[in-house]
Amino acid sequence: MLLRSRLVRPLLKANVRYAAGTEGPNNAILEMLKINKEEEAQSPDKNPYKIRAFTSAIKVISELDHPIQSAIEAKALKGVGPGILRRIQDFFDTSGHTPDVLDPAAADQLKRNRVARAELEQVTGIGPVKARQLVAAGCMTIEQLKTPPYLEMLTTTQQRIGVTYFHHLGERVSRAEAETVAQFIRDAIPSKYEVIIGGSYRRGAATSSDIDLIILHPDHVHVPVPLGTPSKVSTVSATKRNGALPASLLQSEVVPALQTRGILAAAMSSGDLKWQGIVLVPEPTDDQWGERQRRLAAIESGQGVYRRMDLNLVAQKSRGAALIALTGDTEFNRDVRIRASKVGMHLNEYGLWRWNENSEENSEEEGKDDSAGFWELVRAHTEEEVLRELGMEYVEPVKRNFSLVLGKGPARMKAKGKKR
DNA sequence: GTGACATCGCATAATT
DNA sequence: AATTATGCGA
DNA sequence: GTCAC
Repeated sequence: MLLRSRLVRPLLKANVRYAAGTEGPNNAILEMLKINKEEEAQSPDKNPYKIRAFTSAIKVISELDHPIQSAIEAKALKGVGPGILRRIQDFFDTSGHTPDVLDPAAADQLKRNRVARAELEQVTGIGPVKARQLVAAGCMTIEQLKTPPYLEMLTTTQQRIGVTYFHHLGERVSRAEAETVAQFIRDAIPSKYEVIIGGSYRRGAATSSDIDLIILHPDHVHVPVPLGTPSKVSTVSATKRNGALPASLLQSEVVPALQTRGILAAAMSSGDLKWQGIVLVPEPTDDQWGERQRRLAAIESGQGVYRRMDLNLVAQKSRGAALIALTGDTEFNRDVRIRASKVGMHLNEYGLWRWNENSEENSEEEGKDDSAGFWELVRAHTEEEVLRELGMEYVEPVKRNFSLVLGKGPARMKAKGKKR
């Protein structure tokens, strides 16, 4: 009897007693901040950076695993400054909200939950939100993730694949593996395609977390123009703004060819410009690639070496900008893009853009059209062009490993990227 | 105190 | 059904 | 609104 009840209700109920229908220990505060954020978002003269600041504070507080005891405690978090402090202070004062006090046992449980969340977040597709849900439901290890009822909580294909291939994805990708895959793909698709290995491989790393491929074809010429204005470039994705275009070469030719050849093990996402998923690293046999049937059978049974791979279809015109964006590293990209915005331009993976104001007359003639100008592509074809336009000397890919340099130096601890 | 704040693709959930 | 927001990754 | 300077 006692044994049975323990099996059915494992020890965790005590720590998931946050108010029903909520998911975190600071839900009341978060709701309050979300209202503040929404007010700013609705304001006619809204400050996008202020909205972002609210978002950032909400995020960092939502990741806390315990109730905030005092406004001062929150102030210590990165992203919480005087403004949020004041709001939390007011909230405590006016709402009569009294934070729960933790006893040692509860504190211990919270610590275990924190460890569990960190473990679950190692699975690609599981971030802070999903990890919290899982731990709240009682899932404490990746092993448990593979069993009901937790497996059913993994709703996205990305999460399912992340669990299935977790062991493989923990392995680093060697340069040889990246080269093998890239060469196989070159052999599998028409010779008009050009395949470049980007990412940390191109920066000279001995091993990488994934295989990042840049694919060019003379017939793929689509270069989307940024939406919005310099002060607020829209984040609407290209798929939205493009509406219905003919299926891209990636979807009509590249992906099908690779499927046929039996190296695509699973697709996490697959669009007109980008494919993300798992590749089976093919084994060269003598001077030829092994049997396609053998690979398909291997994928079926989970045998072989699997790695994360990204395919990016890029227009020739965007080659330079795309190489910069897809080579990284993150800190280098941030630095270059900041330089662009400092001189009133916009850099994305499609190119370096300049904003042209419409003249008064133009605006008048357009009638009620309040669009104040248009984006003009300045440079994009080569990395050197783009960097030169920004007043920079060319930087060898191998010298773009800013994260390492800045990581151990003073200041500049801004990186909010993930460990993976 | 003041100037600067990365950008985007895709999948899914939520909302209208 | 269509649009918008969120989550996540890079 | 927050942070680095």
